[in-house]
Amino acid sequence: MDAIIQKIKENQLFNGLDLEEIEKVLACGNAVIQKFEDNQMVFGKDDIIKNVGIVLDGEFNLVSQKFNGSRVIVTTLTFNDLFGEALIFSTAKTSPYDLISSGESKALFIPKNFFIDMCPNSCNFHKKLIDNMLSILSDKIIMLNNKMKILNAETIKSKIAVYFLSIYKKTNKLSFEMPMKRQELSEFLNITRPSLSRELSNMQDDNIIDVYRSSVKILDLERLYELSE
Amino acid sequence: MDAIIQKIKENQLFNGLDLEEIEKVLACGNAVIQKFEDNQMVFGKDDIIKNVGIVLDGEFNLVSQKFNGSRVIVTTLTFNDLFGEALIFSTAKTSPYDLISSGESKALFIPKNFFIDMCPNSCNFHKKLIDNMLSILSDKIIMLNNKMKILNAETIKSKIAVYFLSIYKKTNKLSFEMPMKRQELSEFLNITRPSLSRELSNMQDDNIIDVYRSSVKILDLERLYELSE
DNA sequence: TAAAGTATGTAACATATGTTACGATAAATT
DNA sequence: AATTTATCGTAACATATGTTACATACTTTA
Repeated sequence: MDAIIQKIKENQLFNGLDLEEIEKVLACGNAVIQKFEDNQMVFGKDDIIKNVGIVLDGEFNLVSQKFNGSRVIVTTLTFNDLFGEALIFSTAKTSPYDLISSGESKALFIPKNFFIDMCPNSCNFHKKLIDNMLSILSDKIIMLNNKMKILNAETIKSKIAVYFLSIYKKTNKLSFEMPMKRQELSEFLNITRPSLSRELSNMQDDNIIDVYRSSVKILDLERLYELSE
Repeated sequence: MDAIIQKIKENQLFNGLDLEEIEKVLACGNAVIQKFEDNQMVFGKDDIIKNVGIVLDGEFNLVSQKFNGSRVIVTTLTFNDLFGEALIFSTAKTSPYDLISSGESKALFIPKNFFIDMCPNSCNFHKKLIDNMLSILSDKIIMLNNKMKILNAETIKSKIAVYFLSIYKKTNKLSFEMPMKRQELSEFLNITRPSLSRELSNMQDDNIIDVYRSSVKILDLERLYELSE
């Protein structure tokens, strides 16, 4: 168990908790560790979710079952990723997707009750844990709102502008490296790769940005702001 | 104060709390009521948010200040709407928008601390309140995820399909009334009104749906599912 | 009931973006 | 170093969606 605690101590959920407190959380919360073979189902679409999960080893895919039977991976969860954290507290508690292990994997589950029922000696770390959970959910809302801003943008140019500005605002630097390849970025912006390349070229021709591979340099911040609207 | 409590008792934030308990929340939490004239700023872009707000009277507009100085209303908040609930718990606590009163308005503010610092005699209703807050945030995440599904859809037909299916899943009825006019719906789907009308007509020609004004009847559920993917 | 205003459908046209294909460059593998 | 593989840019073309304009139907107000 000590090895597990070492692994997850950096998780946002345990922010501000020392190793001893994390141990208490797992014990007091009746947390369990579960191993999965390749391609095992953790939970299925429409299952009622009663635990928060934390990925310990391997990978899990959130999978959308298409009507024709084909499957599309919505997200891949890796080490220290949480899952189910929004579903357990929501009024509609069922998952819209399947969660399926990819390769031999391991996850930690903390029952919902632990977050809702305070233990009798309402421990201080319990308070921190819930505080962390509030932060995690709120950060997710902020993130989704930003993502919506991109998807709501009217043109490809403005999607790119919103995206680059979000990096600029975070790093405060006009030159940066993109963390995504073209294909990934185009999927993130919900456009096609050639369309993305075309517009990047156009914006470069207009001296708004300078792009080579993953290196980006914002040349005209003002025009980028204009485009982002 | 009793009048206020009567007004807000139906708010999801006070779910499961009786009138007396709500009164304690407001007292123990140092809640304050604030009146606003027309066009007064509640908080500005980049302000640090330290309270959860509840609209009591009138309206407030969440306003995006464009680079050229023009303003766009992101949302209008009305009676019993919450604001700031995600920002106070998030790691980036600053608002991306201005909140501005529209007409004479009134709002109730509950300081963030109340949600984080348990009172010494960690009251039962305090637990419920936090539980409700977890639900509110989680529901918002679910809602945003659904919205993303629509914005991510590749064609207008699939946006419409996703939207109609979301209503069908909620009501379990093949015939229903849409709560939005064409213009509103087209903005919600991030398309133009004539494009929406055109595709609704096409889908009607294909005998998938039957639409007249706000009345919708799903004729071919299976094809609607196919389109939604 | 008439008149005015609003919501909706439709069509012709313009344009942004997707599609497909291919070559060039960079990265990985042998 | 040579070969293979992945990544990326670009161009010609196809198509979905936006634009604009107008007619029709519904709703509200006088």
